[in-house]
Amino acid sequence: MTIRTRFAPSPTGYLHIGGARTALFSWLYARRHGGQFILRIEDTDRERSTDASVQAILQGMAWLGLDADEGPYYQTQRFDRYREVIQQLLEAGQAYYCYCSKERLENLRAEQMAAKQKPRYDGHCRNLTSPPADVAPVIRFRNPEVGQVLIDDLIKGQVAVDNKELDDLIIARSDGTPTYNLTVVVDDLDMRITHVIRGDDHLNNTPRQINILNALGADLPQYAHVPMILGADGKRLSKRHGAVSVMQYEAEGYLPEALLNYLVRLGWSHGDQEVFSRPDMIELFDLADVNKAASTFNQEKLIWLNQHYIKTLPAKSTASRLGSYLSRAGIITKNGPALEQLVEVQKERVKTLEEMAQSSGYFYQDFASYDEKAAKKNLKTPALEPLAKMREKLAGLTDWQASPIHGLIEETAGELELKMGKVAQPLRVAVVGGAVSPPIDITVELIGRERVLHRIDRALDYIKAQGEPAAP
RNA sequence: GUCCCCUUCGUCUAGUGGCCUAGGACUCCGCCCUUUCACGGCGGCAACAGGGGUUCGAACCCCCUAGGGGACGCCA
Repeated sequence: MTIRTRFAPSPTGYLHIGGARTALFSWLYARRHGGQFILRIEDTDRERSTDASVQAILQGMAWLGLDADEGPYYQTQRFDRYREVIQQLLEAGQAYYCYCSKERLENLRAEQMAAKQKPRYDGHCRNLTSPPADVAPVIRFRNPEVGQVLIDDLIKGQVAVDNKELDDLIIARSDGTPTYNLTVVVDDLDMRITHVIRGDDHLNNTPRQINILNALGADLPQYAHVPMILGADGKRLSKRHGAVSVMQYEAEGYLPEALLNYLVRLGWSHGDQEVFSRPDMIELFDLADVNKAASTFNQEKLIWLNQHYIKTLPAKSTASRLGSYLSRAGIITKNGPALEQLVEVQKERVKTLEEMAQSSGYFYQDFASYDEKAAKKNLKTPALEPLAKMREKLAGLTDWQASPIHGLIEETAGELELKMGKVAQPLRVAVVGGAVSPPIDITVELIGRERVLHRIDRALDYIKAQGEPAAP
């Protein structure tokens, strides 16, 4: 039997971290077993579903590289099929019309809560013989009243729920549209889903769904309920925890490799291994190794992984992603080092692509002003001589490359009997405007002779101006 | 409130009765490397929620308590 898994988000918002992790596990399980991964959009709630959300989810999946073998299917396009199944249940006496008003149901709930009971539908319309004529009814599933449902969950193990804890859930609204618990069951059945992998907030729904499946005489899929991801405050992940949208991480300069790696290690592990390439995950992932407990999202570790991937991924691939961050930072890269070279020299000192873009401006255009602290420390009178000397040597250098440039710095330091830092650091501030940059020789090489000489001149002028007494 | 699920360093986790003086990773701290910032290397702090059992022996099995999460909708 071919394994078929699915991801079934409702399009009421972007793809968030929790959904992405669930999708990842589902996708991995299918890939691991040479099965199929199906994407289904659960948009039966017309009020809240939006096309923008659909697009956002698709975009997020694509960015993470979680490709589907089938779909996206849309539940709103399958209403005929749901109606058919509802009719079937109605005819078999496994579903019935309910005419209770919302007010009655609300009151019922309130009473039950007050009596410290679990709010449940009381079966008022279960055996109705003379229905009111002027009320548009909902349709309820006739849930078994006795016995219990046993779930054999691949992650949680055996879970037993008494049928008396369940009530007759609504499967069709008064406008005739089907509800979640019916549509999932029908879709997972029709789409021949073998493994239902979803968040454990659905564990409570599972017994109801199993009862519907049983009423339909269908075989049960395997269930795997993955634990939730919590925010730093231990509460369920939500907007107030900052970036919860997957695409927000892209905007902030994270690599999909890093986010995927971070996500896969949340609730799953393979011994002490921390770094997993996509092929690694596919090869090693198993639901049996998924934790039962919820885990807390930790930005620090994501950052570490992002830095790791920026460091280790081929510069070429990182470069291809960097362009959009640079242009967003207002940097035009036409007259400057190739992006691949830029990545090569910057990759060990930034945590995100965004940061890389932000700290690379001086390679492409002149900076507006010096970093105050750096200038105060390095651009002062004692720097005049080394800078002037460097300018002269650099102007005459035939082989404009890091290694000979490095030689000139050493030479200058030697001639002036100064430490390397006394030459290199003023030079750095002169050419990049601040105290931080890649190694100065490579930096000078990449910025180019013309710009470097011009910036040294500018620094010399700056120092002289500082040295003069203030005008009266 | 009721039902369901969960509980190892601050965080992610290893651990499936003796290999545990509980291992790794992130964070933090110290040292080394160093022309800056980083990278890297070395070292350190830090946990079995509590209580009862079972057993020669328990982080691992059972029970209770506590704490956390989830569900309880004409949302999914």
